[in-house]
Amino acid sequence: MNAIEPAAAKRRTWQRDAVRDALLERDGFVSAQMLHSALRDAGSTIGLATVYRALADLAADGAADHLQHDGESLYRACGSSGHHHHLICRSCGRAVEISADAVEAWARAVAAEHGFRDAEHVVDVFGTCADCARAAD
Amino acid sequence: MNAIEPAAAKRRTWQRDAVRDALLERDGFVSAQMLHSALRDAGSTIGLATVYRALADLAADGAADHLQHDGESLYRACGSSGHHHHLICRSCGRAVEISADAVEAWARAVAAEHGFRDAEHVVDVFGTCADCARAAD
DNA sequence: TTGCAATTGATAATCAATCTCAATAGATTG
DNA sequence: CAATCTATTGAGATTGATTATCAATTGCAA
Repeated sequence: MNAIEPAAAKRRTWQRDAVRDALLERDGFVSAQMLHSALRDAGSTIGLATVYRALADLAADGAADHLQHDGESLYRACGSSGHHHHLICRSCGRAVEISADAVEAWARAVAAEHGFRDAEHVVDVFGTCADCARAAD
Repeated sequence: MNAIEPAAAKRRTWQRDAVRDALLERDGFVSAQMLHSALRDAGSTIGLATVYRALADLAADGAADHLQHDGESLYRACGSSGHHHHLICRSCGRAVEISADAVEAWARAVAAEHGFRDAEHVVDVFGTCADCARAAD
């Protein structure tokens, strides 16, 4: 009856579960390719396209964070469900969730000041974490 | 004598000038591909690889801003030379340069707090500018 | 169990970006 | 001005990530 929302009947498959689980096992951002080869190495026969689809769905459902760096999309299981940002190690991919109300307010204010609507913001900090910095010396 | 800095003797070519000029003519972010086809349409015989190289050089010299969105690199002639961020219209690409010392300080503090070194940050706000919002109604 | 549409996955296609390398053309020197 | 040296160019090949295709598979509801 509802032509606008076709109910989006999502089916549960072991593939989707595998992707979600694999994502939960890590505490840093990973690319679809990395996740795919990790799953393959673990014996799974899951296809690459399926990993891409599953990750896109998780991100759309808010169950995963998504960001782009250096030409590739990175995903991470989303811990705190609210809006937040990340401090990411450029070497090992480990990420720390950070929230900053001040930044949110600033972004909103700047957009409003210039007459922009529906503002979204991209705020991420990349650096080298203490462990990786030590390892590099 | 300086083995670290080989003087980087940059030559001046009409191609580099063309890219710089084309970039200056716009007031929003453009991709290398867009700039290349615009130049071609205007009669230039410049090659795509050259546009990529010129843009990378401009960005490295601080003469252009660079950001990534939706899998492609976007460039813009840089007005103010210092570090700053952008408020970008997702519809027409127009960009407003914004600077916020508070955000810089916050990013530095967050990185330091978690033991991260060499922090860089990505801070951009996307929205729909007043003109585009009006046009969409 | 049956039927059907959502899902999968191997592979082809796409798209941005980079690399290769021979030809070209700034800059410098005589 | 001419010769020389080498950075730069550009057409096309290549890489790498992501998406599209489509026949075979498989949840799931009746």
